[in-house]
Amino acid sequence: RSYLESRRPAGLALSPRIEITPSREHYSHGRDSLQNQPLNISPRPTLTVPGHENLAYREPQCLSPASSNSSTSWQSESYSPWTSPCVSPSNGQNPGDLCPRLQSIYTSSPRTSPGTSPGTATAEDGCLGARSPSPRPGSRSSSPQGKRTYDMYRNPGLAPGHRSRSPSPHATNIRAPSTHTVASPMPPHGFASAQAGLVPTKIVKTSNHLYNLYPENQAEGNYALSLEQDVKAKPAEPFFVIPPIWHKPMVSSLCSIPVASLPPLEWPIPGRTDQYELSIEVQPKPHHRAHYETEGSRGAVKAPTGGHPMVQLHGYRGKEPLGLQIFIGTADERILKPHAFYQVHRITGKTVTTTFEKIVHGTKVLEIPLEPKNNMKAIIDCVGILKLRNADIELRKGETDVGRKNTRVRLVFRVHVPQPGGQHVSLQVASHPIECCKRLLQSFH
DNA sequence: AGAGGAATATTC
DNA sequence: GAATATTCCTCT
Repeated sequence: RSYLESRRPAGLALSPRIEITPSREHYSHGRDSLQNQPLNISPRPTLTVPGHENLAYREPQCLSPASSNSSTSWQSESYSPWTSPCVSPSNGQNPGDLCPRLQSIYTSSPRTSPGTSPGTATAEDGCLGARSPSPRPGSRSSSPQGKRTYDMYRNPGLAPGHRSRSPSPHATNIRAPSTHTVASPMPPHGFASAQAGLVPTKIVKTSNHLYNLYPENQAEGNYALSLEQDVKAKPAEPFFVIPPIWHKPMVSSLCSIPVASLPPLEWPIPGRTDQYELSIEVQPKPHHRAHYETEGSRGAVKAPTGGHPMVQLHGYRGKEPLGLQIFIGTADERILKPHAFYQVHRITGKTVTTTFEKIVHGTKVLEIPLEPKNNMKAIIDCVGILKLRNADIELRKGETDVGRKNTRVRLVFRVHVPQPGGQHVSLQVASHPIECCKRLLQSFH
């Protein structure tokens, strides 16, 4: 206080202001002079915020390994020039950096526009590895910080004892554009003609109209026919062909296809073609209690028999294992899309040890092997379900769904089967709906 | 980690 | 006040 008193005119309001605190996480890389400043002086210097409209709607917090990623990018919307110098703690150490940055540019999803902004998408769309777990909140008695209201989001000062959150490594001065424009022509087939290092400064946001452009009944046909190859896409048995465009191997993924070349997760994809069929041989139980970030895992989705769901690819004659991708989809009457309020959560220590995680346009996707030696069967024993807070998701830019009473999900499985020409056929199936609400689950018992 | 359930917070 | 959401506690 004495420090402040000595440096401001008497009577100047104290708040709101930004307090600068040292953080090993943020400054350990010695990128700038901040590290050399006497950060440990006490009391710490604070900065008064001029025109203090609170842009931040979300309390800063550390990210959990479970759901973290989507939230990482949100930070860019509430950017502050003060956070800008605090960049890139993850540079060179985030496993996501191992992955190609080719994706995410052309296929922004309707609900993840922040995540698809050029400043954030590349790191978000990557492979996940170890992340520092979020600190367990204090006990209920010690702090009312547990639940946050909208007011608290709008005014974090109302949230007592709130944790400090890592500034996004992408919180640069590049503000996430509120309206996206095209930086490069959309390829005729709708895929990225992505080249390594080609990152447009702006991106196209077409997905709000995605379903208009590709109505459910015609999507497959349009998609396939739009390819330059002579694809005879029969409406009754459409299939997807992935053009052979990639420049780097996907080292951390079973699937060697860069995400940018894969159909967006919200696109309808058939479960079978003439040649192949991806089928759910054992459906998951119709209910599963999802866990929150603040909780421990609640285990893997199980089958009614006590075992686990099982998925099999029929018709595959290749010798190479394929990657079966899994994400959490909606279960309402609308077209299937990634569920905004739930994410897959990888359960460790299960029989499926070679599981990969990556983020595709803000949706976490698990990938497990489909191996010929197992008859292309995959036991799905590593899939848990994480519940994201409604308030967090509903405040995301572009999100229109409400979380309340929106508690049914489906497991969605995808596989991309390589074709002789370097192309791929994509197949997708979704499970029966799964009720994830704890309260509703009780009626099952 | 994986459950089950109580307690507390928010929203309708 | 009821319904729903989220956090917390406890045990294995």
